[in-house]
Amino acid sequence: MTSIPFRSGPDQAAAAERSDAARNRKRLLWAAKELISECGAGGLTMDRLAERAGVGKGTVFRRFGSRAGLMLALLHDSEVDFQSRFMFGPPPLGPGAPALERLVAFGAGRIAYVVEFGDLVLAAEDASRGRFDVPAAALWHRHIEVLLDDAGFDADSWLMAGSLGAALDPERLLDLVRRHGVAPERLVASWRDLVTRVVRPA
Amino acid sequence: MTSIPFRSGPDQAAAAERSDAARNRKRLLWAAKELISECGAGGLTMDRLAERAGVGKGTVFRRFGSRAGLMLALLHDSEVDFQSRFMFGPPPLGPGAPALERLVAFGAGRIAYVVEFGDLVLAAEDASRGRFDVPAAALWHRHIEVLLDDAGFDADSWLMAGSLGAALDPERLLDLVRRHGVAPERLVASWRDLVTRVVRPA
DNA sequence: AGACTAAACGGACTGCGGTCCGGTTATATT
DNA sequence: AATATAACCGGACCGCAGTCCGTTTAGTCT
Repeated sequence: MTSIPFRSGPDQAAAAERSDAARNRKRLLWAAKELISECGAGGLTMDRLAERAGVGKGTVFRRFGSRAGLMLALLHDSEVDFQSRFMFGPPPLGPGAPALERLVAFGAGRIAYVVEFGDLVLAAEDASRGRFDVPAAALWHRHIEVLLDDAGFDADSWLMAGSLGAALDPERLLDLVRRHGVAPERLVASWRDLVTRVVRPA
Repeated sequence: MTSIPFRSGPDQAAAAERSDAARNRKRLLWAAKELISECGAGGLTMDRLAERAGVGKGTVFRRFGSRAGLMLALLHDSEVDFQSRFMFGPPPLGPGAPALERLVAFGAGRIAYVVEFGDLVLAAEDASRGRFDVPAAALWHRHIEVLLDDAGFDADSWLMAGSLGAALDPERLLDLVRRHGVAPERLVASWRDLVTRVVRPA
């Protein structure tokens, strides 16, 4: 699936990670979840995490590279789940439904995902240089592009996929939901409207 | 125009700012431009700025509130210029042209603006909690919304305006131009395509 | 078992944005 | 001119993400 720089399957790690490293990774992820459920994602600092997990700060950064990397690791499981649902799961999200319906379902799924994991998603995007490095982002982009093509879109589908993806930007979605009290269903309706118009033949 | 928390007209400041404050603001803005032209926007730190301007660090934050506020102040003139062009200037950007053409022109203008002031715009968006506080953002949003209505858009024009605005997100635009080598004209073409499809009657 | 090595460890350190508060100074008032 | 006061000034200080490097240790080879 998406290639992540560090092992993350809870069991598979196999022949490449020392036992103390594995033990510390577990401790760190556990402590991170604990801290987040206590203080929210914003209350998780790298120092506190290191202390709580009983490891040195250097170890935290060795494992996850950055705060954003840690958040990505915490999201990894649900991320993979969502990915496999829209790539291999049942229609209309997965293959088998008309492209337009899949596009609508994709947006709806993404909106639900962002609403559910709010702060984590936000924190994961910080990765200094760009939220376009998030490996999953390339996948979504490509997915939208392919669906556009399938739906008979006849212009620059690569750029259009990016524009549509921007409408699903987590920061925007969460701002609408949290600060403007917009109901997620209304977001889904607007997304449906958007993609329908974009795909609709001249 | 957009209400900015600190005085910024080079002359008008009038009856509310002590002379030493005015002098220091000038020094700071001057030093900021100097530093940016030497080291780029990324090389401007608040400490360096304070030192270069010969003032204390506290003064910098008193004047501009944050790094993002400083960047906003640096952009203020060109921002106001752009705003008055699309609000009062000649068509197709200003009033007088059909709504769809104005929408296209607005996107083109914004793209050109972002490409020109790249790093500054990026730095101005950092404002910790959200890039939706930037006073100008509300104006663009409203502008797009009104143009959508004028063009006969018959659905949730407020949310649609936000979705379209997201396609003009500076971080995205600059990533496309700088890291993917996309020509600005291609961005404009894609924007035209997007708004045309969105506005096009069923 | 003993020695070797590459990997992992930990915590002091840096540079950053941002805050705080005691001292200073411009301006209005009498 | 003397006084009062509100605004301003400066730089020590804080918490943060991220780096560096000397030390320890797990896994391997003989």
